[in-house]
Amino acid sequence: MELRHLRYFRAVAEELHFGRAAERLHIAQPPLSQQIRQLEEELGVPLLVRSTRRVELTAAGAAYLRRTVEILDAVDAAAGQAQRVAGGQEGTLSIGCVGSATYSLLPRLVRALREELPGLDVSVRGEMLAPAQISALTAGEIDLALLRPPVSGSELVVETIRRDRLIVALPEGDPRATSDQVTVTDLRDAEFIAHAGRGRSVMNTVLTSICARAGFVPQIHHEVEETSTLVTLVAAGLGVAIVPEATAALGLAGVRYLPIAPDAPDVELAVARVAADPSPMIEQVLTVLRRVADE
Amino acid sequence: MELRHLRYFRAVAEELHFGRAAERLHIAQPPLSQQIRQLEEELGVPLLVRSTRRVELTAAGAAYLRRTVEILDAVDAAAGQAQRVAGGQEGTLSIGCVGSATYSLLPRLVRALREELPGLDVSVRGEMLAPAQISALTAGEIDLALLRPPVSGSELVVETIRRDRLIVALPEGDPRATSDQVTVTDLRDAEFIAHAGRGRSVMNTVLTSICARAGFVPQIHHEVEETSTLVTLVAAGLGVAIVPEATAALGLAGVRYLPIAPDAPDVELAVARVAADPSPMIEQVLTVLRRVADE
DNA sequence: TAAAAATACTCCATAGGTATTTTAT
DNA sequence: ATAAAATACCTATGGAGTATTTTTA
Repeated sequence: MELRHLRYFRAVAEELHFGRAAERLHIAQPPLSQQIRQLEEELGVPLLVRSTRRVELTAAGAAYLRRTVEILDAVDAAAGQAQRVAGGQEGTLSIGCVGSATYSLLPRLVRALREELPGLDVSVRGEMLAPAQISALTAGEIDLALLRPPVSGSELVVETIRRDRLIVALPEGDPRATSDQVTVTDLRDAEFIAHAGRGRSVMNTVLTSICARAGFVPQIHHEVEETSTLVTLVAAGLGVAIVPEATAALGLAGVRYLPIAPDAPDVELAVARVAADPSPMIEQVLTVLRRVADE
Repeated sequence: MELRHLRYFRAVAEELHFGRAAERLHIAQPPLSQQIRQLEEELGVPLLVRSTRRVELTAAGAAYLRRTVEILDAVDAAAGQAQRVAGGQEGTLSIGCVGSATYSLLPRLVRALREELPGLDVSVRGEMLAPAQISALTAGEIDLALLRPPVSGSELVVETIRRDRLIVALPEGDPRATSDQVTVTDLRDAEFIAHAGRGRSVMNTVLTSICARAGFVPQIHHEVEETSTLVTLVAAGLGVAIVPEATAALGLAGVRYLPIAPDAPDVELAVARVAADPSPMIEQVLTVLRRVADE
């Protein structure tokens, strides 16, 4: 069976007249009769009752006509959708995001995308560590990764979209929390809460290097996987943490955020994607992302 | 575009390999390449990215594949449905029903059909007068009509399925309501409530002829369109009515039903259908109807 | 008898096959 | 060097056209 059979059947069923249907289809009447007969034979079901004076649908023909119209419409709709996807007016995109941007950049990005690219179906996965995002990228599970460089792994296109100054998160009871800024040296004897897995989390590596520059090794008392947990532990008074400024969006009771002085260190936030991404939507998403990242 | 293109695209998209897809389709590889190219040209969209070592779907291709699978499934489903409709395992049927059977036979029929013919999608229209049913039948708005003979109009197949004895509906305060039966002569001075439109409602005609046989002309004080209204008026004490026994299913407070003695008159209930009904389901529905009518 | 669908046949467009070339790894 | 897709060309199936017959209201 071919779409031709369905198109022809639709014409005959709607005209209830082989001659007019043939005219509408720009073919002669005999081949139309033949094709309809072929269709009926293949289905094993009479769709039309013909006499020389009248053509009528059988019950099966009426049911088949409904489906036929649906199918022909679906064929057109599929072509339209493919064209829109190819043109970047429609698409699906999955975005991974590192913990510290999950509660500030990510919601703003999603809101902006929903408004500006209504044809886009975004799904997001927050609180992903950089290595997890990189493997998700290569596995095709996500299309864009928001993470902290450096990014190892070839075939990825990485673009820095923002620098986040680092700040200190302190429990409200901490003596250092009375000041309005702290130096790294102030934290020499502090109990740190840090992201887990030295080397796996970029923030963990950054913490070590900042402290090293001030001449000490941070005492890490708790390690966590997620930024939300990290802030919760600080709020609970279990220690202090150095976090990107964006994390302050998680404004838990019991936590004070203080700038680091002088020359506050910072970390980059980058967007990574596979070099050959099939989604034509991605360029438009990147444009929105770059703007939102600057705000 | 033809279904061939969709079938071929599906094979290639699923195999991600032209050679294997061609094998699966039992055709050679070159014509497969050609048909896919044709499809892409017609859509104006590349669906696949080919290299000699790898075939991949574009985003548009992935979207189109989803639709393609849906369409091909819909084509099969449509064929299956047409076959079931032709075989009488599935179908839609609209049944019209005269007022006096609307509250007794019709609900039992619908319940039985739902149980025994689960593939049937019944819709019912109760409280239809015979002439309205006949024109609805010829117009194809209903497939079966439950009405009181005689049925004028050719091309209809009419079959009596039951005789209903006539009974009298009286307001509870009526002096005749104390007895446990009435004669027609008892009603000589009664105020009657009858169905509207002499000639249009068969029950109206029957009332006149019954009274004529007893030697009087009934005094019709109110005329109603619907049986439910008729019984309501009796309940309100506005008069008496002669109704088929089945109407007693409408057991309103304030109404008493009494048999007519001696030789209670009766009326037929018939099912009518157009001679050339396209629905293969109809015979099975009639079988259920005949049984339910006897209960 | 007249309108319309079916049948008979003819033709050619194109789907599909075979042989070969191109290309990317 | 090799696997695989594209290209070139040929064949033949079958879709569509023309002429005619059949059917029924």
